[in-house]
Amino acid sequence: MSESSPKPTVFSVAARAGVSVASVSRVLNGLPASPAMARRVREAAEELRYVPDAVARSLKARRTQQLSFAVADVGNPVFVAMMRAIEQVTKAAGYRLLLHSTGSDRQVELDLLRSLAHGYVDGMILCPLRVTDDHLAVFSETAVPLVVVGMVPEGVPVDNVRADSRLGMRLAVDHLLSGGRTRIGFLNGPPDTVPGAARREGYEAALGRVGRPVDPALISSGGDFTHDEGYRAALRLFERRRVDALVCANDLIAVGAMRALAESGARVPDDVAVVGMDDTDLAQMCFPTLTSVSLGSQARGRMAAELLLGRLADPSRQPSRVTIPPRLAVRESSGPGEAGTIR
Amino acid sequence: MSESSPKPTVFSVAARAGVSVASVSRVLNGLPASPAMARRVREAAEELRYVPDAVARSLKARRTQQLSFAVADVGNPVFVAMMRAIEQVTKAAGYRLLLHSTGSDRQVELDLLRSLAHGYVDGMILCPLRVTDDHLAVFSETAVPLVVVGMVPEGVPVDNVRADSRLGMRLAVDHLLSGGRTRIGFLNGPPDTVPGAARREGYEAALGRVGRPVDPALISSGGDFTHDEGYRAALRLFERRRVDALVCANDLIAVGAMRALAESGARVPDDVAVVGMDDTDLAQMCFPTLTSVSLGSQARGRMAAELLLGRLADPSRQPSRVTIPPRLAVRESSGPGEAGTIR
DNA sequence: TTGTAGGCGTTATCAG
DNA sequence: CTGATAACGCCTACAA
Repeated sequence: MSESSPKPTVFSVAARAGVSVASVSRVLNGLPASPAMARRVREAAEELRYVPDAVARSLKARRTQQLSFAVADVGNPVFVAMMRAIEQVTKAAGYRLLLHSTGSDRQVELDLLRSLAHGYVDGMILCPLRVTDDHLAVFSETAVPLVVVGMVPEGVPVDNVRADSRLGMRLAVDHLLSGGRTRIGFLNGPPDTVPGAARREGYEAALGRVGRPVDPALISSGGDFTHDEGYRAALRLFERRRVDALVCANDLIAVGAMRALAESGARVPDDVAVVGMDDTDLAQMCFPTLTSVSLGSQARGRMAAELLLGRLADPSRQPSRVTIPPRLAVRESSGPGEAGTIR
Repeated sequence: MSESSPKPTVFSVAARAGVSVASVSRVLNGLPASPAMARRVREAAEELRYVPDAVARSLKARRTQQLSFAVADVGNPVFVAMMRAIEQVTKAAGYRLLLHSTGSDRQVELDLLRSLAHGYVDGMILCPLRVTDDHLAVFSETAVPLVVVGMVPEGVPVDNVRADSRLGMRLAVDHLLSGGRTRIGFLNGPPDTVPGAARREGYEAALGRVGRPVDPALISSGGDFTHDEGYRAALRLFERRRVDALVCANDLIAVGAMRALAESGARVPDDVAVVGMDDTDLAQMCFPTLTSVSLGSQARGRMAAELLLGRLADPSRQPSRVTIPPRLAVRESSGPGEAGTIR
């Protein structure tokens, strides 16, 4: 390749400009200096194509200007939406963003949290699908500020952003009830996850609130929050019960369920209304378009990033907990006559 | 909070163990040492909960163990698929992954490439949607190894992974022709992008190859590779021509087109066959399921990561160029009687 | 205003 | 096998 002259440093610039390294640093960082000095330094830096080394600067400053975002599955649309928001906010604040995929593996998450002690980032946003006691223990002794997105038990001193999926389920169920639906099935993801548990509780509470009994046979849980699992969970449910509505733990499951419905000859929304959750792009792209409860993925991402930046600015601040309210987006899949319905 | 004793360093460990910092470093890095020494050091490190500092190590080693992936839009399913693969490969090799979103802005991309001189990563994978002369100039003088995913002109000395979207379009067109379709419309994204231009060429070449004339009125370009633009591009096309098939520049456009078809009363695939490109998850989730040309997003991501790691291991190696072959995934949207069609 | 010198935490070289 | 010491590239008291 080309003859590579050694990478320029403050020393080479200083030598070239005939000044001290201190002056180089000062000029380049905008500290007071005589115009003549400033000019000479700038010229020398220009000629040498000097660029300050980020690692050395980090070592000195004890800050990396890096944050990380750790998530179970990089491909999940909800996380993608959050990531976009986080990327925007952190970039605007001058931070680089690292991405970690944990596969929702408990040990991987714990190791990742502990690895923060290496100091390669200034803070982290974590989205755990399951929160064990080990997690809680580690949360309170992380080496750098941590923001947890998702449910965390009371009293755990960590910045926390959460969705209200219980209320979200209630919005969905109430919407279906007010549309005259009476046999409302529930397609869940893994019930042993934090969101899985919360959504099931929300479903049961929503029915209980209006005095309806909960029929366990109307609930079908899948092994994952995916399209295929939704499809299968729906088929299992149909073997047990006839339904006139389905609430689903997320949009992927809902779309899988709509396929199962189509194959079994049921029309959506005429025979069965369907409501998803997360309000991903998919909801607007599927057919019929999917009524879905937005849990504010973008807002949660933005808020998580802002909390993290806030704590970086003031490390002694009390941990805050923010809940993003859900919002129902009514579309074609949940029957006619509702506000916002298309055609 | 808790009284924070100063962060332990090799010095504190050395003091506690009653040995020199050199010995601490050696033991902790697995270099030869007497068993007694090793034990004392490990105990001291354990007691102090010593963890080596990644930044200091980077400064010394002149490597950050970080790579970055820069992409126009973090939300694009194709990039998400690539990212997953990249994340896997690089993590397995002991690297952390940074994520940059360029918004496909030329200046942002160029600035990002130049910022590599700060040395905050050891290498970068870039997916530019448009490649200008400025890009080419910068490509050959980046401060760290670069892998470009996408078309790059001949002779540019940079590691390069590309899809063959020309051949991909041919697979799509041939498939439709062999299904007896004769009026094949083409819904493109922005024609001034690298993939946009390549797909248009591929469409025209595929028709030309079998002696069919290209009717410009059968081509409709959108302002973006999105669902909404696909929908609109389809409506514009329908105003001009009747078609019995549509090839689309990606899956999002294809799904948008299917909506337009549904609204205009056309049945898929009976009246109009539809083929998408990229073979994203969406293709299996939409209704009817979408025949799509896989451009090997995952494979491209994996290959890009491997090329980068390879160059990191041997910086003097000749730049390689790898083309990932396309593959047609036949599903419901492209008509009956084809291999792989469901039901 | 400018220069000298020390240190951020680590690894590696060189004697002992 | 082990210990003292010099970098890595930068910033910043402190001194001049």
